[in-house]
Amino acid sequence: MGIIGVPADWPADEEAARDVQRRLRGRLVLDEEGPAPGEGHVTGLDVAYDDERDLVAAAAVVLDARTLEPVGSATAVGRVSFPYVPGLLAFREIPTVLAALDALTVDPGLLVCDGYGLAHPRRFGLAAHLGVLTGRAAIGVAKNPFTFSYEQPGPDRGDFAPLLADGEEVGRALRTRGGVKPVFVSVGHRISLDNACAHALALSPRFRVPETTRHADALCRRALAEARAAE
DNA sequence: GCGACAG
DNA sequence: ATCTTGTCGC
Repeated sequence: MGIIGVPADWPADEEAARDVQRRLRGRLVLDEEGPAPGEGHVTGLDVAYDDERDLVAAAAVVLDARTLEPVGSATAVGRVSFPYVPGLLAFREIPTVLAALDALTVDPGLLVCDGYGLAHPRRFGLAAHLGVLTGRAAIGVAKNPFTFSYEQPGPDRGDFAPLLADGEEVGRALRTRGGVKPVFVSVGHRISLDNACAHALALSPRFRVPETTRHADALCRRALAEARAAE
């Protein structure tokens, strides 16, 4: 498989990208409960970069939601399609992530993204964007609070505190391990916030970061290293 | 106006 | 994200 290119109609600048977000946001579905935790498949998505060589590698790893064992995976390597701009992260990752998703031979089930969904300046982060483009249920689990502030959740696993924006709960700081910094969960598409948090917790029985993200992270790094070696 | 800011 | 070894601890 070769290196995928940047779509011809890709936004040329930040203003065009923000317009795309505002337009796609109208297709978000936010009144569904979403898939039940522990059933079917969950797919972790992540990317690794080599800005020097203008490469981005994406991985999609499908887990059995009950056992958390991998049942399928795929990778794709592409050209970097956008600079990193806070609030426009999706444009950097999406073409290559979609290529990896397309290469899967099993049903992805719920998409678990490394970043935010509705917790975003225009309520349209990576997980929401990917959800709309694929039509699938999607959540975002981020390791950093982005621009949002939050009250410290309680100390135990499962404790959480809201991420607020304009008095609205756009996500949650969720403790997946007792006494360890929380992760930041938000809805992407076709799922409720309660259910998104239930999934995040079910996917993190042992470590702070969900198993989906850990698998995808390891795989995209491997794919990037191979792409480098291939020149 | 300036800095901060998911990955 | 990325530059990066060993090391402390469960």
